[in-house]
Amino acid sequence: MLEDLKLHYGSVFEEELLEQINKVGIIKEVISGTTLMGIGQYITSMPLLIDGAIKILREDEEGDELLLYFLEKGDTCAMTMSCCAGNKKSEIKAITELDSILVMIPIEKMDEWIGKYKSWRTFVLDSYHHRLMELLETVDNIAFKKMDKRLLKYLKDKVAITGSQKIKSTHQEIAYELHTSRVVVSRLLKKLEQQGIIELHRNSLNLL
DNA sequence: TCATTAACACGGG
DNA sequence: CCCGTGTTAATGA
Repeated sequence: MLEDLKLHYGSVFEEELLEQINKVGIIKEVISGTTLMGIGQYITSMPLLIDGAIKILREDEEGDELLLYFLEKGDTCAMTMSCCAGNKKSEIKAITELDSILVMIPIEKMDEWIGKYKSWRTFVLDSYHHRLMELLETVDNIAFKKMDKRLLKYLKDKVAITGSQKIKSTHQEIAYELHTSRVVVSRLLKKLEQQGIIELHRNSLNLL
């Protein structure tokens, strides 16, 4: 476990902090599609993502979803950090996109380490900034860009996250995450296929 | 003009 | 057959 930590966080944290994480952190392995956090839940510990990917979604009262951004290895959930600070409920939903490995850090350590380790403080602030920037990008996409651009960005993100050209989703699932209807997704995907950007198959598609 | 909803036909597993 | 997919018609923002 210490080796895994060093592999992904060795360049970020000092030796002493890595050992601390190794001591108090709890390794958690989750398969893809697991809901790690729902809206309204209280946060009990802070996750560091060692391997895999997590998607962060916003959800309305009717259960409609909207994809906010993906977390990759080396990332952490900014929402968790702000919630920890004020012991507030979660405002977002987190679902594993791939099989993932997490290290759960008890929230008491958050504060303690911020005072104790410079690298931790930098990491927390950087993560916060990074997530905020991604959120702004998503807002820009929703507010200023057309659905076809959003769809293409979604496909590219997915390919980048999974490391595979093949995307195993139905049109309905994509429509749900982008918060639109399947008709639109089908039509736009068809257009992308005609432009030679993607290949369509049943239950999957390839980005070229 | 473009998204959404409903409805329907096609076809592959 | 069931379900994902492609298309169309009607309606509304």
